[in-house]
Amino acid sequence: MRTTVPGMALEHAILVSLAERSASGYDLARRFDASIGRFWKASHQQIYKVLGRMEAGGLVTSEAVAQEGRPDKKVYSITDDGRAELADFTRAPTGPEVLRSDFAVKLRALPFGDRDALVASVRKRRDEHAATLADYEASVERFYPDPSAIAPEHLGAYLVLRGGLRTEQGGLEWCEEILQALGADDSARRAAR
Amino acid sequence: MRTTVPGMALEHAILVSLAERSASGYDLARRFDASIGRFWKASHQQIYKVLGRMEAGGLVTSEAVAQEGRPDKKVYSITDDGRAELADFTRAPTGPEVLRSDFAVKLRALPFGDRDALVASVRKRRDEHAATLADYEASVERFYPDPSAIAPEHLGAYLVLRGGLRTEQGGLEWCEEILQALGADDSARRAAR
DNA sequence: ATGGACATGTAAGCCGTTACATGATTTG
DNA sequence: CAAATCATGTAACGGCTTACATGTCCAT
Repeated sequence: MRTTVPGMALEHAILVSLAERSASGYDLARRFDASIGRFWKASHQQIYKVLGRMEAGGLVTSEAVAQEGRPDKKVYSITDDGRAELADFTRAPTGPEVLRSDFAVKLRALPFGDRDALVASVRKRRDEHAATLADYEASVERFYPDPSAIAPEHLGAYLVLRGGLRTEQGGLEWCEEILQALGADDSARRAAR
Repeated sequence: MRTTVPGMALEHAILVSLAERSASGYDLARRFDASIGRFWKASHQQIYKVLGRMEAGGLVTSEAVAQEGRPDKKVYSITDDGRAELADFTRAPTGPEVLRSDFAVKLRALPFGDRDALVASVRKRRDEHAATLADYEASVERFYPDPSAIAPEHLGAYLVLRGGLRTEQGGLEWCEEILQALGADDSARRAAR
């Protein structure tokens, strides 16, 4: 059986999105900015290219839709073949996730680099994690106020959001640990005054 | 100023590795399997290609070393230009990390896929996280038995290891949450008997 | 003799980013 | 009148993977 390799899943991410609702390439790009973009990024260029390939492969079909006061759009829908491919995907073993962290490389470069600049990077990253975390928490509050009563069709999306939340929380705590180890946390600053 | 884009950092990962110790391409590939490979993967093919480009750019130099009973090797060392580039890298702002998780796509595909297969995937992933976590914990015990007394030149490596540890811990807990939400955790299985 | 570790590469092709290109409509 | 939003693409380039290619030494 074919193993799912990271980097090949853009098609599957699009299939999931279209299985939830038909959409144009433009719509998909915006969805990838918002909900699915929490764990997957894709530019519109890439999406158009992949959609073309997928249509040729019979996984999706498109229909031109005229609009008033706006350009026409091509609305893509998932086909039965696409649904079958998606089901196959969930059955394929997941390969190991490839980690690629510029941040970790930078940390590792600490003895050869600029310590103050690194501290500034870590602070910025900490703040970004905090902001994203707050955003995710707001989403949970808004969309899943009662986690014990989530409809089965929303469970996957909820669990992904929970994963994002955990990732941000973990990243935030890591940054705080780093700042403390570098003697650059806020308590150290207060003591230095 | 140039922003550090994920996907361009293989050069910097190699520079860090060579700054710590000169090595052949083969050595680097093995290092990437072991220590640095905790947060960065690279194949030997890719490494040879990048080393060639870096040598042309003056970031590294190579010296052929004859060995007895083994093929000759080309040992690469970092140059002053390479060290300057590495320092610049630590000063460059870090771009947002791109998340690409096949696993999250699969989770999100839950309503359109095979639930049992997904549960099996999650269990496998949970076990992998547990194994990697144990490995990292052993490394901490072995190399940093006293975290309050870490030499400054090892601090970056230690903090990266801590990050890996946190990531694995977080991934493990997420898997457990997923299994529980799917009614597939061990307590549910016991209750079902 | 078979396979694994050591050692270094080339070639083909996909994936993805950046830059470029076009054109209408709405908002400030 | 400039900018943002809507809408869809092409072209060039670089990163990375997979497959292919070669050759030695050592252990079983």
